[in-house]
Amino acid sequence: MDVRRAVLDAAIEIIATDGPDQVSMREVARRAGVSHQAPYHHFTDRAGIFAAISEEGFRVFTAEFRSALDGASDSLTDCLSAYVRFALAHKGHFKVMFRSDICGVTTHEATREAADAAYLALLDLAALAGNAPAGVDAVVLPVWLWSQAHGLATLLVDGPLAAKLPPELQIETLVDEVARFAAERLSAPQQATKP
Amino acid sequence: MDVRRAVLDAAIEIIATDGPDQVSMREVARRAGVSHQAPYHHFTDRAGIFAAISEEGFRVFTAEFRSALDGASDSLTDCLSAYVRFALAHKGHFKVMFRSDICGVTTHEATREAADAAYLALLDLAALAGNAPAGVDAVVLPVWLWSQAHGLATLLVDGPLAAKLPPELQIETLVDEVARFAAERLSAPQQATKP
DNA sequence: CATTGTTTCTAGACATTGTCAACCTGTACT
DNA sequence: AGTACAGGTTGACAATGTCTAGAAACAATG
Repeated sequence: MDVRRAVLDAAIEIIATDGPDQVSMREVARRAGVSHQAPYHHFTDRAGIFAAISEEGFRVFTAEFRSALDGASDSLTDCLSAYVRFALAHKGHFKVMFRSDICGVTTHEATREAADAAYLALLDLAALAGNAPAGVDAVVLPVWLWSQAHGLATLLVDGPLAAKLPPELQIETLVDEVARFAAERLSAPQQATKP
Repeated sequence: MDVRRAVLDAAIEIIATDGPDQVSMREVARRAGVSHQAPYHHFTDRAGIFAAISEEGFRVFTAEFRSALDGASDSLTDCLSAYVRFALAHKGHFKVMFRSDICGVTTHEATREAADAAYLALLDLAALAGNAPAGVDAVVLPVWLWSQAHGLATLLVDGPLAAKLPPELQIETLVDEVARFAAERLSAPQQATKP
C-alpha cells in the first residue's frame, strides 16, 4: 500500500470538506490505517504535507490552464473558466495553494517552482490577451486578469458567494457567463479604437 | 482594563502576521496579560473570537464601502479601491471574514447580519454601475464586480501577488490603476452604445 | 547462511492546546 | 447583612505535533 498517497488523499479530503485547520497528523494517519508516526517517514512535518499538496495542485493547474490557453477557440474565456473550474474540481488543493501561511512556497523549493510555472502560464495569457493601453503600467493587465479569475474562484470555493446565489442557478453556467462577460469587456475597447 | 478588547486586538494582530491558525486561546490570554481562562468570560470559545472579529470587520467594511459609494467622484473606481484598501488596512479582520470555516457567518447571528449588510452595499454598487446587457443573467454583474475586488484584495493580502510585483511599484498605486482600469472596462461599452 | 545497513513502520514520552469544572472576589441590589 | 452575579483564578483532561528509541522487512555483501 502506498502510505504516502493515502496520507495525501486523506489530507486533501479533510481540507476540501472542513478546511486545512482540521488536518491533523494523527487523523490522516488514522484514515490511512497506519500509526501516528508513519506520515513522518514521507513528510518532514505537517507543513510538509501541505507543501506536497500545494505542489501537486500547481502542477495539475498549470497543465489544465495551458491546455485551455492552447485551445482552438477563445483562449481568454477558456482560461478564466479553466481557472475557476480547477478550483471547484480540486477544492482541497486550491484551499492550500493560496494560503500563504501554509502553502509552502517560501519554504519548499519544489513547491515554489511549481507555483512559478503556474504564474508564467498566467503571464502568457496576459501577453496573448493583448497589451494594455498607453499610460497604464504593464503589470495592470495580468493583475487584473488574475484578480478576476482568482476572485470568482475564491468566492465560490470558500462559500460566501455560493450561499448568496439563487439556488436554481447552475454554478458552472455562471462561471462561463462571467468568464465570457469579462473576456468581452477586455476586448471590446480595443476593437473600438482599431478601425 | 478592557479584557475583551485586549483579547480581540491580540488575536487580530496574530492573524495579520501569522494567520488565523496561529491564534490560540492561551496565547491571546497571555498577550492580554490574563489567565488562560479569562477569554471564556467574553467569548464562548475560539470560534467566538473569530466570529467577533469577523463581525467587527464587516461593520467597518460596510461603513467604508458606503462612504466610497456615496462619494462625489467616480463611485465605481472608488468602491473597488475602497474594497482593496480595507483588506490591506485590516488584514487581520479580512483574513477571517472570508474564511467560511471560521468566519462564523453560519453559526453566529450577529456576524451573519453584518455580512449581509456588507453584501447589500455591494449590490447597491452593482445597481448604480448599470444594468447588464440583454441576454446576460442579472447576477453576472455583481458577481463580476465582487470577483475583481475580492481577487485583487485576496492576492495582495495573502501574499502571492505582492511577491511577484516589481519592488519599486507602490501597491496603492497599483490598486488605484487596476480599479480605474476595471471601471473603464465596465463603462466603456455602455458609453459606446449610448450616442 | 550470517551480518550489515537502509527503509519503513510502531511505541512511548513530552510540552502545548481547547475546554470543562470548581473555586475566589468584588460590586450591586434588596 | 445577605445574596446574586460578572469577571477573574487554578487545576484537570483528552487530543495534538513532534522528538527519541526501537522493531521488522529486505537488499547487498562477506
